[in-house]
Amino acid sequence: MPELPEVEVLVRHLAPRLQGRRILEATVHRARSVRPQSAEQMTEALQGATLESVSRRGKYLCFGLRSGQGTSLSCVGHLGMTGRMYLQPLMAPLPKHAVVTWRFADARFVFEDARGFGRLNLETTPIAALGPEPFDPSWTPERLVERLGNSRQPIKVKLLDQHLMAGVGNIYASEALHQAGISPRRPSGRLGLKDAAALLQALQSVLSRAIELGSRATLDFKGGGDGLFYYGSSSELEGVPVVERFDVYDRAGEPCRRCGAVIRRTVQAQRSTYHCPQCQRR
DNA sequence: ATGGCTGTTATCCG
DNA sequence: CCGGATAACAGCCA
Repeated sequence: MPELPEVEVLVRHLAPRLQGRRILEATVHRARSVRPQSAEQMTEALQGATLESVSRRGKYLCFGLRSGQGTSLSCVGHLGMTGRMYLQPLMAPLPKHAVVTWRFADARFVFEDARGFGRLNLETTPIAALGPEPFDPSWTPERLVERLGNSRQPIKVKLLDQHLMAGVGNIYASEALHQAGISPRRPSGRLGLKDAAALLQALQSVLSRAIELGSRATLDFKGGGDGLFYYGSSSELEGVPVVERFDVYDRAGEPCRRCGAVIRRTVQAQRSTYHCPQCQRR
């Protein structure tokens, strides 16, 4: 579930619930998911710390804390493919794949992750080299073309590169290229200013729509459902059927909503790409 | 039930 | 530097 929009919705959910809370006890249940050093170091550092801020950078969640001794700490989390974060009652049983938990006076914060691709870092190095946010006002068609340089990598694959732009993942890369009318196989360096303008516009449109949709939904942060987002099993969000959230993603064999051509699934860099062969010609 | 698929990214190699 | 392949892993679905 976790590309930029899902992380943004989660951060908006967590921030008011975590801010000001003091961690009475931090527990690392899965040491392999914790960086940069030992589980003991993390639990010791976070013990007694107070949450001051929760924000997002790309697909990362950033926790600003103040230790018991008054020094400031930064914690950076990534959900990987299956990570989830939520608060639950103190008495509730821990999930099978708990990674880290923070006990507060009246609730417990849980980071769980079945596949274990997620991480919790006790410093900010993971976000140091990220590219600009998709909504960064400094993005212009000229800048995008410049950053793409003369790369021959297909644009779909390049959009997944977090050094170019932070937060775009497999779903929204396909969705944005479809909206922009650009073939996922186009070499990045061959996009013109017109393509770049359309792509920036499409990225912002697709991402902001997903944030809006997620913000209106009744979220089920503990999961279940189809595993996509935190949308749980509800089949409708404000009248929008869940299956219609995407125009091309996971719609192979179905008709393009714009032109009716059959959506195709291809594989690029070992990941599924979906596109309309009619609207997105090479 | 077995095999193929899944939202990510760090790292290694040529 | 660039780009491709792989590994890390559990669950779901046909």
